Amino acid sequence: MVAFHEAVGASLGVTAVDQRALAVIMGAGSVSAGELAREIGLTPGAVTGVVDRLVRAGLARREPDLEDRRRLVITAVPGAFGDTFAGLAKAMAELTDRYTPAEQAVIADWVANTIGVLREQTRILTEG
Amino acid sequence: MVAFHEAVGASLGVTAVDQRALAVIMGAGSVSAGELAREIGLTPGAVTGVVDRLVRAGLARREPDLEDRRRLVITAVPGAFGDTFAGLAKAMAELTDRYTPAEQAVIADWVANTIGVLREQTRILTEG
DNA sequence: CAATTTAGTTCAGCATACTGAAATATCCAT
DNA sequence: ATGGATATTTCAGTATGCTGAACTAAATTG
Repeated sequence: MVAFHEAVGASLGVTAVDQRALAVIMGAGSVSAGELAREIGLTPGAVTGVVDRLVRAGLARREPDLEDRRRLVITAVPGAFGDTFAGLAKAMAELTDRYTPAEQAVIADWVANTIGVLREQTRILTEG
Repeated sequence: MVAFHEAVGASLGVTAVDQRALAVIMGAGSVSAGELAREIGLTPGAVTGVVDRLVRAGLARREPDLEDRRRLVITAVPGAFGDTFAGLAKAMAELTDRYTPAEQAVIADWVANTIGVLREQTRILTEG
């Protein structure tokens, strides 16, 4: 999985950090540069570069915030992520089809729990 | 998962590439520096740095090859990996226990297949 | 046993991305 | 209105890790 992400990054010209930033953006719908900086643990200066690379790769958009014109609204470009991961999505869909609905439910449950475990363990490593 | 690996790397002072190298070493049992270079796609010069960092982190050992004294035998330090991932291993074991043996079989099958899909997609991205 | 090949390290040069600080623009409180 | 706070960018300095080439040591070939 890590190797796959590195390959994606290399082919798009974005770093691992950039991809995590994109995940944050997609998870939140949209974020400001400052929020993104706090979320991924970088300085505001570095976030400019992160967003630059995501925009250059066609994965994100930088738009002015109409309510607070100091801010940016950073959003993911709909579909761009899907295009990049189209091969993976297709292969995974085919894989999913091989399982019964009951089995799919078990797998989905396990995946959700595993994500929780990884989040928690990451937190422990990072903070403690 | 990518975030977790980055956190592990940061706490041990090794890069993502180093961790992939360690996976190669553990998978093969032991490798020479040249084999490692080919496997992870780096020049021999860069591999010296990779192995330096893994050794410094206590994750790998560099030993002379008794049969060909130009070569190195690079091995993983037994247990070092386990120690680092002990928290994750424990949490994942607890998670696994929540499922019946039949469910565990389904999950294991899915995980194995998913690894295959990721390998294949990584190959496509890297080569094609 | 000399010449060539192979394994790994070292080192200079280069590219990349981060930090911290200064600059700019905008908002908000008085 | 005006002064201070906030959001983002820019830029110089720094750190890191890679490549490619030169170097050392050891194996292999003729």
